[in-house]
Amino acid sequence: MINITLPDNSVKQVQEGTTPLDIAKDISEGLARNVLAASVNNEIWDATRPITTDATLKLYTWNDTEGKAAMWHSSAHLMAEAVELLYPGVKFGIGPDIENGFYYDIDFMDYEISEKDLSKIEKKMLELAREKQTFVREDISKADAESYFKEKGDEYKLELISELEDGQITLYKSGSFTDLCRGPHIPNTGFIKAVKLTKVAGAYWRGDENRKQLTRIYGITFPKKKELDEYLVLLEEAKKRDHRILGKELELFTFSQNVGQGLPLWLPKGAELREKLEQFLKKVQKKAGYEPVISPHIGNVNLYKTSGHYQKYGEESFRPITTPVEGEEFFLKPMNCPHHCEIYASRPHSYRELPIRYAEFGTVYRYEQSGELHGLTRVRGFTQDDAHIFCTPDQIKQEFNGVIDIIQHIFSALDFKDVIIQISLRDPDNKEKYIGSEENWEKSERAIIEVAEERNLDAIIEYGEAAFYGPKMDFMVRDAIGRKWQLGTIQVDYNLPERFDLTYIGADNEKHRPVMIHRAPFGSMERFVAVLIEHCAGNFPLWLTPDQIIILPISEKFNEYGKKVLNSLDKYGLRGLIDTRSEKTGRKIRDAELKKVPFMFIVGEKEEESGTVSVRRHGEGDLGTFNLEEIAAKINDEVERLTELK
RNA sequence: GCCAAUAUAGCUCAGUUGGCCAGAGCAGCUGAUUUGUAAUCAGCCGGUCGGGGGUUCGAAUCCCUCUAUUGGCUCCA
Repeated sequence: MINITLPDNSVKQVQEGTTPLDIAKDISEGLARNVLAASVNNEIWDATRPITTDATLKLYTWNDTEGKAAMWHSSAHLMAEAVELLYPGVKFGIGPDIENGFYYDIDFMDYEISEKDLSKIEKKMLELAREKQTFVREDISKADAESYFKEKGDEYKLELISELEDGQITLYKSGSFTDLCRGPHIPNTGFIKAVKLTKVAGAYWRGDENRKQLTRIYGITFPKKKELDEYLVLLEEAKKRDHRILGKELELFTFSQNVGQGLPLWLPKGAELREKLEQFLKKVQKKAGYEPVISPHIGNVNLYKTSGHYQKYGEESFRPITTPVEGEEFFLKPMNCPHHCEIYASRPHSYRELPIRYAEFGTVYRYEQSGELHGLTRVRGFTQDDAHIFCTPDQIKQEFNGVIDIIQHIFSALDFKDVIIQISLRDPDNKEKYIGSEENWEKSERAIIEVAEERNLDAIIEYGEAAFYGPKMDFMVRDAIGRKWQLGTIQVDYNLPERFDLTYIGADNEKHRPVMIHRAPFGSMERFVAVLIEHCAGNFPLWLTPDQIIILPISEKFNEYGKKVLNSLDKYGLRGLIDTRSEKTGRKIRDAELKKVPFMFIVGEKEEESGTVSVRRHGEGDLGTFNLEEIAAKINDEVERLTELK
């Protein structure tokens, strides 16, 4: 007999070899019907795998991420089985579960696969699922595993096996499909009641673009058909928040083939929104001791040779611009830092001046591969809300903290709650990839980690994600369909001050090397606006929205009074527009609602007589009648409340 | 850049297996209407069917190619 400890700390005595599923049955039939996986002594475990020692046991259902993972991982196997039956001879790469579903990378050999083929595979999967195939786990020696896949002719699995240790290799067999797999899996395929294969994509084997590109099929499955339908509705809803769609509807930005791909054109309303954001940050930065600077859009090639960017990115940049007579070479500015270094170097500095903080909304141009461009989030020309802080090594932490204050202020003013903070450090196995001394890297990496700890930031650490010149801390926010985008960033840089030979005179009257901190709280105006649009579904906060108020005269007779009201908005620091069309009020309201204008001022006979406006709030409805001063104060209060420093 | 898909009016989309002047709704313009809290009516304008090449008696429709876009992969100073 063995003792099984359950999450409520109760202990069950069971026969050795009892499975988690048996224990679930013992608790209740209902639970047993829903158990997808388990963990035994914190090791993830098949529900059908016997337990042989005393253990703590957790049971996972569809409501647990572990349960979903087992479901989706098993679905990947099911898809592989279906694919193998439909396309005999294909070879398999890897097929894991992911955040929302699963994928499998498959070498389809001579078969050509497109999205048209997916429904056929889905159908086969459901057919196989109904057979309630069990997943059978088998421990296997490395030699046996190798001979199995050698015979099958699957070189991808062989490569994976070659990296595994003998004694740790398991296979899972379900139906006619056997896969190299660590598990766990759901008890049988019958749990999979609804299947949606979502996309076909190319994916390089092992993520290496020099290796073969396999065909990746993404999919998602559910234990109930209804849940799939709900998921699809959710996706449809999310698509409506897409910044590319809203950007068009709200006339914020556009692209033109004539201008070029990845080069956004800001329309008047988009420009207004962007300007409001810039003003907001400028105000915050002024308070925080930043000084504005301005640098040109191109820089001599030597500038980038000095900075090291030429060596690293020269080949993958927009081609240089040359002067006709002298033959000088210029690059479109891909970042502002070298320019700011030159500004710093324009005169000597005393330690008493530090930290010096140069800020610039600097437009930069980077050659991004065509397939990577994406709306406003990934473009070839964009404006960074850049600043470079030159300080002493002792000031790093304090400055880092100051920047985090700004970033957190912005995120809270815009109600960004689910912010992912990532600290990017060197790849410890590949240190020669980075410019700068071991000692400096050590120091800066430690400084970032300390700041994160002291501020209690819930940060994840990623090794190998650092920039080539220094470690960084990034702030990421998800878009409407869950993709992560980096917004704010703070990067320590010991390298550029070295390369530009920047110095300051210390208290000891000796020259010292300042440290540089790159930082951009928005990241880029383009990407930030994109994420902001998706975050608020186009319903911008009152202080940011291009038009705060739309005046709707009941009929043309009241256009004059409406215009008078419009003109007096300026007096209260409010902005708006008027709808003078010869339309019915219902129509004007509908259009204003669709344009997401926060306030509608409806004016007719009553209002003109009493010098008031009837106020309707977007998404809320009629608020009643106000005189202008009253409602303006109300609106301004709200603006104040939304932007005040916390 | 790679894999897959898409491209028809300013926008959203129809256009059956290739077959007369390529359609609709919205937007725009003109006129009528003078409107009280989510769509007033009528008329008009608007398209080298992404560009180029080919197959065919005939191409929006089939093929090739280029461009752009979308979903991934790789990349992201």
